[in-house]
Amino acid sequence: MVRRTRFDDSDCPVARSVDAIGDWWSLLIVRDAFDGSRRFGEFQRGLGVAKNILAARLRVLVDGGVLDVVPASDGSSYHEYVLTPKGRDLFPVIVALRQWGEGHFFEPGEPHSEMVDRQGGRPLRALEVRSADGRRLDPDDTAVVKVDQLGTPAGAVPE
Amino acid sequence: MVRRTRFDDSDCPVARSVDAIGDWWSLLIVRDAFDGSRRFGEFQRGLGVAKNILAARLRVLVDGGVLDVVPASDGSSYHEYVLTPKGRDLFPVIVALRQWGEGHFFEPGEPHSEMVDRQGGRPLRALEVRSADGRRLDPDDTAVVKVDQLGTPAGAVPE
DNA sequence: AGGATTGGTTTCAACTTGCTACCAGATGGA
DNA sequence: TCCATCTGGTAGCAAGTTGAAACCAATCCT
Repeated sequence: MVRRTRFDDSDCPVARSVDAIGDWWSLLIVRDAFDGSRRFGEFQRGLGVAKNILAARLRVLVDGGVLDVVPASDGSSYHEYVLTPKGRDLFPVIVALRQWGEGHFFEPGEPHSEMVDRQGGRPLRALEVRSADGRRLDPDDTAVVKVDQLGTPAGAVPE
Repeated sequence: MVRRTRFDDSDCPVARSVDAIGDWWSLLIVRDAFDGSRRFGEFQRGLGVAKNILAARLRVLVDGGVLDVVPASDGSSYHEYVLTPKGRDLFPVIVALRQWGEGHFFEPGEPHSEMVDRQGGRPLRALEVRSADGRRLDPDDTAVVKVDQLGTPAGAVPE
């Protein structure tokens, strides 16, 4: 086998997510979808991606239940790609990547795009990982366990 | 040019993040690093990745400032890979992907790994995107603007 | 009707991926 | 000390993927 490795049967949800998205283009397509892009041409212009690549990625995202194909909203006989609820659930992923990038890849004053609260226009609060009872958690405060059947953790797992 | 497209000069932090991580293997390496892997062999066994691929990805992550090479903690003359502060800042990204995967890719009762609060062992609270003043935000409550110089948004941007 | 726009597919060369084999240095046991 | 093993890689190669450009069909505009 020389095909790119798949992770769709992994026990780890991170691996399955990564596998379902497919590649980075797909994530940028989702980013643009959150930002209002709906038409093939909009995605193509926004991303500068070759059309064959875009067509393939859109197909993967539609097959994966992230995007849905719906009749165009302008009355034409074309169609549009809109996020499904599953796709909209990627919102924290996009926000997390955005905040990481803002924090580490731009010089002070360097132009960049920023996500803001529509009501007031202020930047978002940084994402916080919290326990069920609301304490802020650092990586060291967490562990990964294997859940075998009915929600009863079976102990630490090397993943 | 037939080389894989780079995004490292994009205005969008999401694109730069995506570019810096490199590929999915890299993100799974980071996941394992959060989970305690430090040695080449640990990553290799944990991921089942070919050694040349792993070596290349580790190099990218080290060059990108996500991992650091340090002397082995067991006194041997080997070395270990540990997350830098920048790498640790990827924690919300991993958590976001994990929660998305948990929510959409496992049947009820299907075995999977789960991240829990070390103190008490309960699953984490779902990540929440919030405004600066603490309101929960949906995708529709946000907009992406272009910041040109000194923190003054210049209006909505098609990205 | 004629031209432009939309939304793709096809082709093909270059590049990347991943398996296997190989290798060099460090370690450990007899 | 000598040899086997472990660790951490590199080299070579086949197959798969990527992406630029060309092409194409259906739709829309006038």
